[in-house]
Amino acid sequence: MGRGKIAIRRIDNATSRQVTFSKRKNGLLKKAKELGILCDAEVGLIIVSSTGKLFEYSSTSMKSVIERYNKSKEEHHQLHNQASEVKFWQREAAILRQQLHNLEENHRQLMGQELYGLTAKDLQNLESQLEMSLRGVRMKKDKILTDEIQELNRKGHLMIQENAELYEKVNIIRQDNMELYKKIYGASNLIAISTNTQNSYGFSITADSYEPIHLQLSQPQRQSQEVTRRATRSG
Amino acid sequence: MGRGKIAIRRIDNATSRQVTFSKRKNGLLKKAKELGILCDAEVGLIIVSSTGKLFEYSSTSMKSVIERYNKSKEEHHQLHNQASEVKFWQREAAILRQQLHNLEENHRQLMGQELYGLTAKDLQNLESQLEMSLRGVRMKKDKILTDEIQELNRKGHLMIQENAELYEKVNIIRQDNMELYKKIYGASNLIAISTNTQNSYGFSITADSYEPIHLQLSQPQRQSQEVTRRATRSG
DNA sequence: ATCTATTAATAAGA
DNA sequence: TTCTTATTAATAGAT
Repeated sequence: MGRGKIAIRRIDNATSRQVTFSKRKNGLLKKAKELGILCDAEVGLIIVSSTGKLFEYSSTSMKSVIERYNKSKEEHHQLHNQASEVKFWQREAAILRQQLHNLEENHRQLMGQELYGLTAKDLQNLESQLEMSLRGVRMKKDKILTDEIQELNRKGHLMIQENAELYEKVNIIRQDNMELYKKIYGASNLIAISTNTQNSYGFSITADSYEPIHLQLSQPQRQSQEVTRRATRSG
Repeated sequence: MGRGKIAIRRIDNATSRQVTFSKRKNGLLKKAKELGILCDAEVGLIIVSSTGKLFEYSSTSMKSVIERYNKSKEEHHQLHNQASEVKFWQREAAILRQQLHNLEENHRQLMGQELYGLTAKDLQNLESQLEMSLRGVRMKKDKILTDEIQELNRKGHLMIQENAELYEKVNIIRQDNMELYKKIYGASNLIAISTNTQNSYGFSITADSYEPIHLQLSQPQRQSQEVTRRATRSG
């Protein structure tokens, strides 16, 4: 009863599941109220969301509904005696253990183990399921890798820009230096000295040109290498 | 949602009230189930009809839902003061529930669902696991199919043999028949009669030759068809 | 119970 | 969460 029909199985998408929970919870509470009113019935409804949030409705009081339930089940008096309380939790543990066991078996089959006793049809279904899972996982993995590559490219471009800006700054300092040398030693010695100057940045600055660092990213996939060469302006 | 709409107030007519109770009770139980399944929620529903009849639904067990309700309402402080055996089993149940939860999560990932939050490395491992599982499942499936084919071939050969033996027997009977006809009618009428004889086995026997049934197995895979033709010996 | 005309619930999309 | 709207589901009334 919506834009399309949905199969009654756990909704995979967490957001959809939450939205559907909210809607259907309200619907269920409403219908529980209506049943109580229309038909003069005693109704108790407890809903615990997957996030542990509790919702409830009771036509009278939850306590009285539960008491009535327990009385009807003739187990109320026993629950408050310790021995049966222990029994209750033992049973609870047994049920959970059984569920765990079942799930483990299922799990092992998904892991390709313990395939004894399965028919060709069962195995066909299992194979289809695994193929579907594999497609999903690969899709997700590809997306992550693609995103990572994009992010690396973005960072790479930023570094190239930063690099370029640093070179401009170096250029300016170099010009300043040249001016200072000119003032101290005069124009005659200028060329010989500046040609061999090593600056504190660890790369040499020559009079007419210098090589920028070649930026190259290490990337998980083949990728067009980003190499920038900036023409050096003479001082 | 019916032929007309009704006000949400106690239905006066007792029969209508009973009928509506029955219908809506089913609807409510169904929707409670759906909510539990669709949204992974814990649901407990108790309905007591005006005649005192009890109906219930719980996604896990009513006791556990009520326990959870009570715990959530913090009306069960006293229960925590009880003997340590109860505490032990409660812890046991909690641990099992946690294990179940973990396994469920793992299981869903193996099913290719809920891959959010996994790294490329995680997904790579998952993919390898699924590939391995798939190989195992396919191997097992192929073995089953191969075995089935072998078994069918074996049966087929047995049938071919049996067929051959039956033809031999038929041949012998046919020869006996010919002898009898010869004794009764003399050699002059022999050819004309035996040419058109229909025996009780449902296939005709002619004087000089007859066609054996062509044995052909229906098999799950394409397979060289086993067809046997035996040269018929003249009587 | 079963059948349908009608209303109600709700899935999907903003 | 809340609104809208196209569709499906529930069910009121009748048989």
